[in-house]
Formats: sequence, structure tokens, C-alpha cells
Amino acid sequence: MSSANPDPDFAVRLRKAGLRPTRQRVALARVLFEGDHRHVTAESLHAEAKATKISVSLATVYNALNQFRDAGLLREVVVAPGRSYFDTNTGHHHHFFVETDNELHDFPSDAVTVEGVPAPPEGTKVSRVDVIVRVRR
Amino acid sequence: MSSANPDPDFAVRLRKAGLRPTRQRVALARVLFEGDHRHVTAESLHAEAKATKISVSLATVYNALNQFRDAGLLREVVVAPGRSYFDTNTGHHHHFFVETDNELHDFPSDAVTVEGVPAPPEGTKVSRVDVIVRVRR
DNA sequence: TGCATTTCTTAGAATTATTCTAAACTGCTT
DNA sequence: AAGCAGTTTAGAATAATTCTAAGAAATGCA
Repeated sequence: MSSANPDPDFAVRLRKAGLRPTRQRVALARVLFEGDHRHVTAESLHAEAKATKISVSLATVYNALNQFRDAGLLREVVVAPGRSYFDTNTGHHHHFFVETDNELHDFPSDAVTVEGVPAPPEGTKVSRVDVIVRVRR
Repeated sequence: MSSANPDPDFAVRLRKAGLRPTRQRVALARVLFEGDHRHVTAESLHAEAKATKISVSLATVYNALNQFRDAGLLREVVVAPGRSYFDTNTGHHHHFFVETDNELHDFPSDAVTVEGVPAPPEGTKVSRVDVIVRVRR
């Protein structure tokens, strides 16, 4: 047992998502999905990745984030102009956004109810409802 | 009555907001606030403004939008990465965002209730709750 | 296993959105 | 009318992201 094979989980996970498990994708997946849920930007993930043995170019980080998002492994959260956050928590939940220090926190949507939303525009279908609670210190 | 004086309303409005009513600010204010509520981006407003007699530089459009927002005349809505929308409706309301064609529609918040939001993070205070209903065609 | 095919990765250029800079200009007060 | 502070402007600068072309690396198959 033990640390015989290093990361079959991530490789499998990527393959299931239709992505070839390349070194850099697996390395990024490990950084992203190993521990608790987290929020990253391309820059922040790139910085972390550089600390890894496998170095990854910024372009690849962007590619991977977009692919992971398209594959449903990540969720993109748009809260501040000019910066994209990616959330490893793809389940139903909403966000607190601390405007004073650009920090994002999840909260489960279980308890949250949004009522009274009118019918969507003609010919459209709801894909998701985002609730962003903006707070400041 | 009639078209005797062209835009005292906008000048007054700007002055009340602590902004000097310059030609370009008044011209932009007219475009923004004359008719119904609307959503603009810096680019779209600039394009419209060029159609006016008073031509305005893009930098000024950015300046004005930011100042108008800071003065509470506009509200900034963040829905898509890499693009800022400004909403002339500063009252309580929420948005439909048509992802397939980057279109934004307001809906009043009167009827909408968001319940079950947990207490905000330690030491923070809620400044606003945004509900964004993402739809696609 | 060995090679061909296809898909990735990468550095750097290119693009897009936005802000900055320094000089010219304008609205307001006197 | 003159002066000054606040504005506008063109173009440079910055920041975030995407594109490009060429070299790797993963996969499929003989």
C-alpha cells in the first residue's frame, strides 16, 4: 500500500472528464483538488504551481482552468471587474465577497431560498442563479 | 416651455452629485439618463457619444462612468469576466444575464426574497446582495 | 515495443479592457 | 477679463487573457 502510485485519482478524474491526463494538468489538478475547496485566479494558481516540481506556463494554467471549467470540474465566479475566480466547489452554493480585500467565501445554498424571481426572458432557460452577498470590513 | 434651455436638468444633477457639469459629462449624462434605464459598457457608451455633436474621448468615458458610479448615479454590475456593465437603474433590483448574447435585463427586487443567508464573516457588514439569474437561449 | 497521429505545452506576440501621463483646455470665482 | 483648479485628451502604459507556431508528449495501433 501507501505511496506506490502518486496520483491515479487525478489522472482518472481528468480522463473521465474527457481530458488527457498530462503532467501539467495532473499537477494542477492535484493543487486544486487535493485539499479543501478553494478559490483561485490564474495568477495565484500559476504562482502555486511554480512551487511544484512540475513547472507550468501561465498559458497552460489559463488553458487548464478553462478546460476544467468546461468539463464541470470548476466553476467560474465573476465578482470583480477584470479578474476571474475559479471555485473548486461545483456544488450548489453561493458567495460572500469581501469587497475590501477581494476575498471570496462559499456558503451552502441548502438553506437559501430565492423567491419571486419573474419568468425569464422569452426563449431563454435558466442555467443558474447566483447570489452574491457583498460585504465590507 | 419647450426646448428653450437644453439640459439644465443634467447639469443640476451633476452638480448635486459633486461633479462639475462639463460639456462631456453633461453630454454623457444626457445619453445615459434621458430615456429609460439602460445598461452600457465604456465602449458602447463611447460609440453612442461619438454620434453626438460633442465628441468625447474613450478615457473621458471611463472617467465619467467611474465618477458617476462613485457618486451613486450609476451602479456597476459584474456579470462577465473582462467587461464592466453600468446600470442607470440604481434602485433595488436584480438581473437576468443572457449568457448566449451578453445581454442584461433588470427585474425589480420588490417581489424577490432571499432567505436563509448565513451571518456574514466576522467583522464585515453586508453592503449589497446581488442576484444574477443566468439564462441561455 | 515502436512509431504515427493527435493533442498539449510553451514562449512570446497579440488582443482587449482599462488606467495613467503630461499637456492643453474650460468652468467657475473674483 | 484673469487665474486657478479641475477636466479632457491622445497616446503610452498596464493588466488580464488569448493566440500562434513549433516542439513535446500521450495514445492508438501494428
